[in-house]
Amino acid sequence: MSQAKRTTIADIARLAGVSPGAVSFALNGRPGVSELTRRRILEIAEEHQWQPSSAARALVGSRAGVVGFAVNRPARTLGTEAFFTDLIAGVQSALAAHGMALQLVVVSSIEEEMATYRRWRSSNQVDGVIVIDPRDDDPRLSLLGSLPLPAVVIGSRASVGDPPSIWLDDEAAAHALFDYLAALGHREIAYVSGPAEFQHTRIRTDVLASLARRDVTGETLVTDFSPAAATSATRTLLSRAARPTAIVYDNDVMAIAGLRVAQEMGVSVPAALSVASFDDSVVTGLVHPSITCLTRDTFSLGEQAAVFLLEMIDAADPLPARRGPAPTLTIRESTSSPRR
Amino acid sequence: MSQAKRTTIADIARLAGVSPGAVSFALNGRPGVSELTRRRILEIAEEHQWQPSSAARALVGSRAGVVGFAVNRPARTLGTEAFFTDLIAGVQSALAAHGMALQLVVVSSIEEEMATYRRWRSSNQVDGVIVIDPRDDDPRLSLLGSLPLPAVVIGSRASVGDPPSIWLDDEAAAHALFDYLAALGHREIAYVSGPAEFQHTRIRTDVLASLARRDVTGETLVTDFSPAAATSATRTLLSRAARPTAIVYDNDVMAIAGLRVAQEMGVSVPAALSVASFDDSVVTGLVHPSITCLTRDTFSLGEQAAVFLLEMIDAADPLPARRGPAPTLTIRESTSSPRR
DNA sequence: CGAGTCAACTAAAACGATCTAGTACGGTGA
DNA sequence: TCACCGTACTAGATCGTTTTAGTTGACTCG
Repeated sequence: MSQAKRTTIADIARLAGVSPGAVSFALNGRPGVSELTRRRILEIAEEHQWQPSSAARALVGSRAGVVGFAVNRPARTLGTEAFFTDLIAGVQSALAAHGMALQLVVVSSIEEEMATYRRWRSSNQVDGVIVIDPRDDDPRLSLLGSLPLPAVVIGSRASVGDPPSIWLDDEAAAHALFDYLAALGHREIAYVSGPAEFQHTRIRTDVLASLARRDVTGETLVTDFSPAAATSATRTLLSRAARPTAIVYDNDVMAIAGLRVAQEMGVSVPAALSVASFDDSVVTGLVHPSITCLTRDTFSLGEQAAVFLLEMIDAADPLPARRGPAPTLTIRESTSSPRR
Repeated sequence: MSQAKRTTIADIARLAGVSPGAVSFALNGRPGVSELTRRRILEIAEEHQWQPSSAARALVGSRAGVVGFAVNRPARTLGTEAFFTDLIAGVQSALAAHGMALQLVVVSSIEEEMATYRRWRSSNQVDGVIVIDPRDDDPRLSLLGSLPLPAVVIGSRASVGDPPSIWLDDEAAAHALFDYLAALGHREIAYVSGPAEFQHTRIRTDVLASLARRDVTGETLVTDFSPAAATSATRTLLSRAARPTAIVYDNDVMAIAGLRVAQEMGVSVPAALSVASFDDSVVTGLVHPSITCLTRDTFSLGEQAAVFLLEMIDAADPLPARRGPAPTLTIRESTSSPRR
């Protein structure tokens, strides 16, 4: 019925007629055994389906085989953020290819997040961590900079003293979208953003403001990312005498909510109003009209972050920041020149 | 700079003037120490912020503090399934409340999934697992039945010999939706389903077929859950001379894709066609027209599954199957009586 | 008063790997 | 022949916890 006892290094040592230490050397490709014995040991290990015990490894302070991801977002919203879920999927995919696992924990404050990192570090539970949503003067980053725990930050710009980052050029991306709308002839553009403490929100706001020199009036409405907030922001905008001719939303769900408001109020999209989103997802291409989006390959961003982290774990020295996949503009039905 | 050495049970034992064993007893609420010493030990542990080393615990064969979740779905689609992501969020939320972590791994076959369970079991990496998508004669379930590894199955019906399940009454749910459409007057209903090997797909197909006695003609079109497949299935259905007056989709994304096809083909929803989905998500309420859905509180399903699993881990004996949150029918704009 | 019981502890093994210090042995050069 | 070196190993400590088998000492009971 029950499984036989697990095969340990000691078993293999006995079978091969060597000491456990020698087996460990052989299995880890370390010098200290002859090529001949190494092969013999490897063969026996293979034959008896030896699997390393990650608990034992973690205990003695070497690899845990796990990458940690502490997410500081309300658990309820985790599922609705396309960015987040795609990211996890991508991370997973790269980790799985290297036989590593992902430890996911939801925390509810920055303090808790930092406590998690400390705990992980001190008990050797994870080999490295992935950090998202960097802020200005982020205490998490200083902590991770001092803790000997490999970390990759997924952010908006190359970091300097902090742990290395995979960064998306949010400024270029914001320009791609806003410049396109300006080129179409829009002169009044509204931006329905997320909370202001996120770097990417600030960058986008700044880029929009900078369009003033092209005679574009930009306005930012801050929300909490929720569809309800997007709905009410859109109602406000469309109720004005002087409506904007284009509204850009921070994510796909808000854009869809905004689109609905326009339809309810009889504002035809794209004839009377162009709509666009900074986040793509399956549904943006399926709604009617489909929504112009900045398409970021979040899945491969996750993959790249994971690969980067694995390299850092191996390297031990800090590696230089790396640029993530470039976002591209996906033009769909929801944008056009404003009617005169 | 770097953190001091971690506080171990031995440190506390020294400070309290007792042996490490006694500290272990005290910390785990086991008999063997007086109430007085227990309190003293607890106090010292608290003061020095002792944290158990999960590696050491896992090594000696007790709790790992981790719950495993092996997902056998293509990583790319993970992020797009609202069901899946909501479920994870719910599981996470309940686990976090108990200080447990979630280990998530993506596998690509049933064999790999089973190998993962064996590995987890033999190296004590997880304390229990959550299993989704049960099939008929599922080898995973027999494996988990024989492996001493607590498991909770999230499925369509109460299981018998297999590991206990949290089950959703899919039959009642399917009736709720199909009966409602029949009551509205629909006599030709199409069901765009997922792959036939899933239990819930089978159950829904059967329920629809059973409506024949109410003069309802039901037809099932099998897809792979992808929006593209839903698009083409819908085109086929709407191109017929005798169209169905209602189409029900297995999930939210497919329903949105179907809705778009109807709009493209000039079939007005709900006047000429009613549309409904077996899966709800944020967007179904935001698109125009909003889509009638069977709303299942997937988040709390995840929570309940996690709580159930934690109880099983504590109990060690198998517990009876448990009924999950009841799905409710959310009527929105996309359904109405068929026009004559 | 002695045997027996019980509570409250201790000592030490166990888990499975890694890693350091040491040893045996063959070969080399003087 | 001896000192010396490098290679290929071994022995044993180590990580932090749990757990089993004792060992005390106080108390009870006949």
